[in-house]
Formats: sequence, C-alpha cells, structure tokens
Amino acid sequence: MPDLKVEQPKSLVAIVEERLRNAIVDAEMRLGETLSEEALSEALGVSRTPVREALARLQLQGLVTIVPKKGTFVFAPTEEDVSELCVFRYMLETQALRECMSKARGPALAAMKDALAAMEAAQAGGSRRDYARADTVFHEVFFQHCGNRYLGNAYRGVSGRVAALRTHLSVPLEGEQERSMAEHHLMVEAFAAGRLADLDSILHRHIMRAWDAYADVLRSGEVRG
Amino acid sequence: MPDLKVEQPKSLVAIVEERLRNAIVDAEMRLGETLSEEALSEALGVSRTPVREALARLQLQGLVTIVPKKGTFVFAPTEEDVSELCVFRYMLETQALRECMSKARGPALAAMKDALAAMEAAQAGGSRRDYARADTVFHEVFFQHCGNRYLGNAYRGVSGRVAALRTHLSVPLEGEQERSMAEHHLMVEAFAAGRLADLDSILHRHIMRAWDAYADVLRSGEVRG
DNA sequence: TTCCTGTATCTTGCATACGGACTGGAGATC
DNA sequence: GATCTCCAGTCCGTATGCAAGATACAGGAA
Repeated sequence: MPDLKVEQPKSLVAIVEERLRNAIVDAEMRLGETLSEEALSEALGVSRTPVREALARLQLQGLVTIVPKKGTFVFAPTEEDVSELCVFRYMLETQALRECMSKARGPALAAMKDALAAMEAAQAGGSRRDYARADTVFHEVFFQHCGNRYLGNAYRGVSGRVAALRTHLSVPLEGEQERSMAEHHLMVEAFAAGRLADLDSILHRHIMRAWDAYADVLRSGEVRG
Repeated sequence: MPDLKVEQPKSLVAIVEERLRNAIVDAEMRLGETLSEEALSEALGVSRTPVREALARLQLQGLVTIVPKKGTFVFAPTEEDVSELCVFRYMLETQALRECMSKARGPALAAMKDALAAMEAAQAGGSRRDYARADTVFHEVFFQHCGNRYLGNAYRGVSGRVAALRTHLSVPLEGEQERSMAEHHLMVEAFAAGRLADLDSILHRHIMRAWDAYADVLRSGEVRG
C-alpha cells in the first residue's frame, strides 16, 4: 500500500501562535506593545480561547509577557537581557556545532550551504526582512543536525527572541550586512575543514558583534513604543 | 509605612500545574499513563480550562504528551531519550557551574553545602523520595547562582524530566545512595577549591552513571504501565 | 490648586456548553 | 469463525458567558 498519510489540519491555536509569532518577529508589532485577547480574537476571527492558549505558549517562548488582570505585552528586552541571551545563544550554538561535526558533518554542511545561498539571494533582493529570515534559518541548521532533541528544544525556546531582536534592533549600518555575510562564509569554511576552534571563535565574534549593535540601538531608545 | 505587600493568590493554572508536576515527578502516576482532562478537572475540583492550560505547560516541560483528539499521557522516555537528556543536562550543568565559579562562588558554595546537608538528612531519614528531592535541589543551585536567566530557564525545561527519571527509574541498588552522596561531596570540594576540570569530570561521571542505571531499568521494562 | 474617591471601562480568570473526532464493542454478514 | 458495519461512549477543540481585579478619569472636598 502506498503511503497515503494525510496531514492533519492545524489547530486554531497553532495557526494563531504562528501568526502572532511572525507578527512579533517580523516587527509588525512594536516591542512592549499592548495586546488584548479580545482585540486579537476579533482581528483574527476566532474566539478568545485559542488566542489565550497561543499567548500562553508565546509567553513560554519569551515573546510576550502576560501580567495578570492587566494585559499582555510584546516582550521588551533590557540591555542585560540581551547580553545574557547572547551568552546563552553562543553556548548552545557552539555545542550544537560540535555535535554536528562529529555526527552529521556532510548533511549539516550541505544544509548550511543552502541556507547561505538563501542569504545571498535575500541580500541581492535587498529585503532586510528576508535576509533576517535566512539568517535565522542558517543558525537553525545547527540544531536540526545536531542529533539531540533537547538541544534543539532549548534553542527553539529562545530562537523567537533572537529572531525578533534581529529584525527589531538591526540597523542598516554601513557595510553591516556584508560583514555578516562574510562571517557566515567563514563559518561554513571552518566547518567544512573541521576547524572547530576557528569555528568557535568566529561564532563568538559573530554573536558578540550582534550584541554590540543591539545594545547600541537599545541605548538609543528608538525601539520603544 | 511598613511593608504590607500581600502575595497574590496563585492562579488555578499554577496550582494545577504544580500539583500534576509533583504527581508525575513523585511517581504517583505511572509513565505512559493516560490522563483525561475531564477526569483530572473532577479530581482536582476545578473546571477543564485551567487543567487544559496546565497540561499544555507540562507538555512544554516534556512531562506529558498531548495527542490531539486522543488524550494526554504521562511521558514515557525511550532509552535514546534518556541518553540525549543526560548529554544535554551535562552540557547545561557544566556551563552553569563555570558561570557560578566566576561570578558567585561564595553564595553558590554556601547553597551547595546547604543542599548537601539536606541530602544527608534525607538519607538518614531513609526516604527515597526525600533524597531524590534534595538531589534535585542540589543541582538547581547551579542555575540559581549562575547569573544567566536563560540558562536557568533551559534547565527548568528539562528539570522535570530529570527529576521524574530520578524517582521512577532509580532502584535501590547496593550502595547506590552512598556512592551518589560521595560524588556530591566531591563536587562540593572541587568547587570550593576552584578545580574546574575535576568538577567537570566528576559531574560527567555522576550523570553518566545515572544514565547507566536508568537504561538498565528501562531495558528491564518494569516501569511501563 | 491638590488630593482623594467613586465609577465606568478595560483587562484577564474561570466555568460551561456544544460539536467533531476517535475508540471499542455488539451485532450483522459472508 | 472471520470480517465488516454501525453505534454509543469518551475525548478534545472551540465558543461563549460571567465574575473579579486593574486602571483612568471625572468630580468633590480641603
């Protein structure tokens, strides 16, 4: 018998969650913005129940903050937050890369090259949002091939924030995107060559430079509602 | 004016979540056991809504599995699961210890000693459940003092599973608890002396030995409902 | 003016109702 | 006896209603 498996239609909760997540990550909403369950449910054309459940999930991903009886707000990171997030992210990514290299070097490399191509395409296309998305995909590759689901889950738990910061706080600095591309190229090269130490240091520099940029923007206070 | 701040009564969701979590972690429920939202809500004396929300949170902690339209089940780890979990746990704990040592050595050491004392008390008292709980607290200390909330969150995301395995899969092997105590003592000593490399290797041995024990029990198949 | 207070209106927390999807078993059919 | 079909029971997904806390603001008292 052929494989006739049908995919289940997504639940409303899943749809709402994805929609809201995209709205936050793609900067359709401002950091700190107030969200009302009722307003959202009306805007989305569903009842409050799935909205509420989706918001609860997003809270666990750190994308919104729910204050009892007051309201729900898009997350608003402090400088310290961003710093800790970067440190944590570096820890996860470096570990994931280590696992990738020892367990699934070939497939991981191929996927990284694909993602890199997508980044180049986005850069050529000139859309900052597309570039940020491709960047996100690139880093997700590490976790798809690391062979440890818990590592991947942990990353998923912060990837929303990372991606959101990328979109909200990235400023089109002179040559910034070019430097980012160059670093990604270097990472792929180091990975292909199996130079783990180099890879670590590039990744560290890459993430910490991003942190600098974010911190600058945060200090300038331009992103608050 | 004196400080008269009142603590907010916990929400029903939080209460239900904690209650269910304890029930799973303390092995009041069997691994793989079926949970019905309605049955739970009746047993707990609340409506399905908070139960449902609590179950969703527990799913994100990996303590239950929700199958759409079918039911909710207490998690049932495979041998592979446990292996990946141990690897991941070692990664997190070793990183947390590193941060503790460089940022909050004194307080962390004090807290570890307290936890150790509690473990000894539990051992003297002879309750396996109390010992397992104290063990859990000991390892949580690392994350309370590591100064990185994301690291702590990531641990919270798996600590339920870790704690549950401790209770479900630990068998009172000859001298097992004594060996565990000895290892914890060694860890505290190494931490106090600032011997990070030793600490790492003790921790690694400690976790991997636990893994061995769990795997044995899993293979024997005694824990399934 | 300044401060307090009552109230209108917002928010979420929780309970409940209904319908669709799944499961297991009794009975019919071959 | 084996297999199919139908049906009742159970579960979840979603919508809706009500209660209670939080907030903002108008209006009165000092």
